[in-house]
Amino acid sequence: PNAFARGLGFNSMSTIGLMCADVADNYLARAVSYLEKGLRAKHYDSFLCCTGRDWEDRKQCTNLVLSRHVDGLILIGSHFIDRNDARNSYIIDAARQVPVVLIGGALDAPNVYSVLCDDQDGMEQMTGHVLEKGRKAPVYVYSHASFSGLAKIEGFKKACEKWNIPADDRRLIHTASGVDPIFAAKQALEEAEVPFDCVITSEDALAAGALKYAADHGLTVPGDLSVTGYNDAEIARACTPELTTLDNKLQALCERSIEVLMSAFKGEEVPRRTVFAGNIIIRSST
Amino acid sequence: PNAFARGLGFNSMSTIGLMCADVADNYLARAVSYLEKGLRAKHYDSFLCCTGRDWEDRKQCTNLVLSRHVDGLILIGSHFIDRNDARNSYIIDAARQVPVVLIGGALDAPNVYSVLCDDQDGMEQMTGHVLEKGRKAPVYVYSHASFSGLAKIEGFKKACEKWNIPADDRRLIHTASGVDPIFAAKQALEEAEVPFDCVITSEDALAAGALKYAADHGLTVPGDLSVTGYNDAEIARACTPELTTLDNKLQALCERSIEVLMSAFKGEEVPRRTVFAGNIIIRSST
DNA sequence: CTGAAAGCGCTAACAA
DNA sequence: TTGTTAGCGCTTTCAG
Repeated sequence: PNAFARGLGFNSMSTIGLMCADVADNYLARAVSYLEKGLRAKHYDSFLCCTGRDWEDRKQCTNLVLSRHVDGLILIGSHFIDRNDARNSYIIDAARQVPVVLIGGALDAPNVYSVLCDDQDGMEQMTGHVLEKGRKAPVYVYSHASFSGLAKIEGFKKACEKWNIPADDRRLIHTASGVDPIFAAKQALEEAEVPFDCVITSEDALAAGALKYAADHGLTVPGDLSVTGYNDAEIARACTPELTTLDNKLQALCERSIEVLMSAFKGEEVPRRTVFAGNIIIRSST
Repeated sequence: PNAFARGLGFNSMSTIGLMCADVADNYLARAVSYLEKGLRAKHYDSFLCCTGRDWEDRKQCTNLVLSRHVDGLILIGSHFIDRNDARNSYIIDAARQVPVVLIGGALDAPNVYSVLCDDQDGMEQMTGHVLEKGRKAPVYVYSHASFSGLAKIEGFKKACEKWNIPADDRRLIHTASGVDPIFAAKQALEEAEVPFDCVITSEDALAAGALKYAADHGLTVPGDLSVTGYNDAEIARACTPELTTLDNKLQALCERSIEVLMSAFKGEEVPRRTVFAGNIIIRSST
């Protein structure tokens, strides 16, 4: 049976477009892995497209995948959502053709379904966990000011406020992006403009960089410095000490995304937004 | 322009099947990332299929992808090649339909092109590097006895022979597979049947496990114990101390694979086998 | 219950 | 040059 002829007749080849910034990123790769497996179990094939982080490229890739007549689109990672609302119209346009599922980000539009983890709450909990132990001078290290990136910053700020840490934007340290995150985090901490006794990060690899910084300066972790990661990637367990991190339920997000998509195909009523709660995993870096 | 109709007419949708055991594996994910990007630059789309490591699944996935009428197949990772030659016939069959490129493994058959790194030589160099520094009791930790896995074992053995280390199969430590490699390596070393002063591994994550073992037993690295990784993955720089490892030129392999595939499409003469040499990266674990 | 034909949307060959 | 048509291979519908 010729797949193209079937495709032509049905106007479908049972294919889902999987888009992410870069599958070399361990977090995104795990998502792709869960999704591909889950989709295959439902007899859908996966079209992979790594878009990079630029808006222009995201948009162009989306149209390219759409031109292949996929049956649905899964956008992995909140960087697909731009702060500038006008720049999200490519997603809304795409949703006019096929259902679009957003993992990790949220956008309210017809035929767009968001499945995400409450990162603001997660980061607030994480920061609280460290401050509760008596730390007084936290810094927050992040690499991307994406949708979830901003939520995490908010969570960090809220926890600081709660623990009477005076607001100070110098506590928010933005690393260089596009380079090795481990190195970038280390470098950014070298150039910090405020003293600090704990480093909260938006991502495990950045936390690994903070451990390097500590080692270089003869600081013990968690004695002199507390460090926290985020995502519970493999690197969190590879580090010494192993990182306290946040499990943001990636597998659940992915499985849910597939269910949402399948329901959308059937024309069933589907919630626009599904939010999971993260889970702190306490290891030995705090 | 309707992609399916074009596909039907041309009997091609400019699509390449990318197969790997699991894209959550950082090494394979990097390869997928390079390949997807490179293929897109040549106006080919990527069909991703994670097969797992079982023979039955590998075979079934290959046929599934083939049934989608891809224009070519790239099999990433030497585990696609079985020691039992009869079990490789699914690749030979696939190559009757479309060109097949093997990354990391090798198989001599019509329309099958192998692009790989000389892992035997790489591992021999790596082991030699450690023995040269005066270590006397090496162990080799590995998780898969795949095509490249066996080559690496050979390299390890050859180096041992050269440095007059008596052959002893107890030096070859096979970890549990299917579980967290960091934990598996640590566990396997706990149960080692011979004393050792250096740990050579087939993969960076296993080396990370060896570092955990050392930390647990109060051994300093590289003072009491030397440890080496393989692949130069992100985890090699996340570890403390950072791992001496082997860069097996993944990007070059991937770029070459694409060139080979494009040449095969054009009907040009293409070398059956392209072998690159790896490159030791000395860091602070040796 | 079996068999023939229309149509899916595009491309390439051929006719005007 | 521009316009028309056959054919790609399957599915579904309708007629026998």
